[in-house]
Amino acid sequence: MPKVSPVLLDEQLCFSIYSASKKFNHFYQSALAPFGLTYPQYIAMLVLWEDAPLTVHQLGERLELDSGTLTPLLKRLEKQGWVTRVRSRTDERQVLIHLTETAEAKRDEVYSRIGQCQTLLGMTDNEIDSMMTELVTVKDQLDTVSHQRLIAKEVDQD
Amino acid sequence: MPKVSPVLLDEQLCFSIYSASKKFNHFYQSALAPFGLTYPQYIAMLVLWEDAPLTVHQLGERLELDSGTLTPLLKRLEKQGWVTRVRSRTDERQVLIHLTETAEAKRDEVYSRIGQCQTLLGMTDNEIDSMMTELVTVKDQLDTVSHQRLIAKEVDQD
DNA sequence: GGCAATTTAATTGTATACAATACTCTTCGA
DNA sequence: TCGAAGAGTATTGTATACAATTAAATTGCC
Repeated sequence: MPKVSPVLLDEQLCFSIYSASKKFNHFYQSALAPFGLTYPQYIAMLVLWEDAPLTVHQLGERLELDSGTLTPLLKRLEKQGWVTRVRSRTDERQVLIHLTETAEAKRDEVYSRIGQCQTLLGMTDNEIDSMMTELVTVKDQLDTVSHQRLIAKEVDQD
Repeated sequence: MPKVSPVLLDEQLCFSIYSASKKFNHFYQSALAPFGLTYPQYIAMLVLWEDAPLTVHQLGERLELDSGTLTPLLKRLEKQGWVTRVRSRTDERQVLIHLTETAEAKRDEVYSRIGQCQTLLGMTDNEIDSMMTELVTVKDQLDTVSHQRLIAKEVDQD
């Protein structure tokens, strides 16, 4: 083993992001407590408010979640009266997620609550845009290298 | 309800961070597959390589995780031979997490693998520093407003 | 038309997360 | 020193995540 540098937790970008992600979840989850929505349920509702009805697969593409996560999540949203899950007639494999009238009716209340959260965060649109742009770069790079990783293994000894 | 702006998923910083966090987890988890470490197990090992032995509480402070998460995680690390869990003699409430010799021996291999991952990511130290600084600002703000949220509720109508 | 390959959801199994609770041990004040 | 308060860990219950598998439906290809 050649000389290696120590890896310190506090210098890891991954941990910074992991930690920020958890804090955001708690923040929105408690902001949305009056509606009884968890964070993943909330982002599912965001997509549905934009585009319902959607199939489980389409929703999963937007949220980057698979049916293993979404099926139980959507069953909970259904039980709580936000959505309905109906087999498509034209393609019996698909399940269409529709919004209930209750969900439509509560949309603006949730939008308004989120607007308040964004205000509390106190970031300008420019700051948010710039941060999201950087994050996209990182994510793209992660997608790219995830495919190259096996090659990297072969240059293990440098 | 006053006029509200739509909330679009793709404009949410929280989702960008949530998504990036998941990608980082997968990236490191597959990079560390030869060692059999999950991402949370890996960051726990990072802290222990810096500072072992630590109590569950001390480890939790560094990782921002509680005993509900750490106890089972540490039991798995113990079963896989990375750590030992021993009740402190001076304070029977505490459990000290020690590294095994195997863990000490594998440290540099893991450090090296992570070094390769950082190289693959292709970011300069400055880029990483700057991004982490921005993230600290966001996290601090989230910590601050999490305490003020109840007050915010009272200015609901603006 | 008939069947293999593909697509879509659901299921299973493992591993986080975290709130809430329980339990044990320690500390601290009367 | 005795008991209440507090600290540290484990447990319980709920909700994600995701790999891998299953099952049903559709599509393609002959």
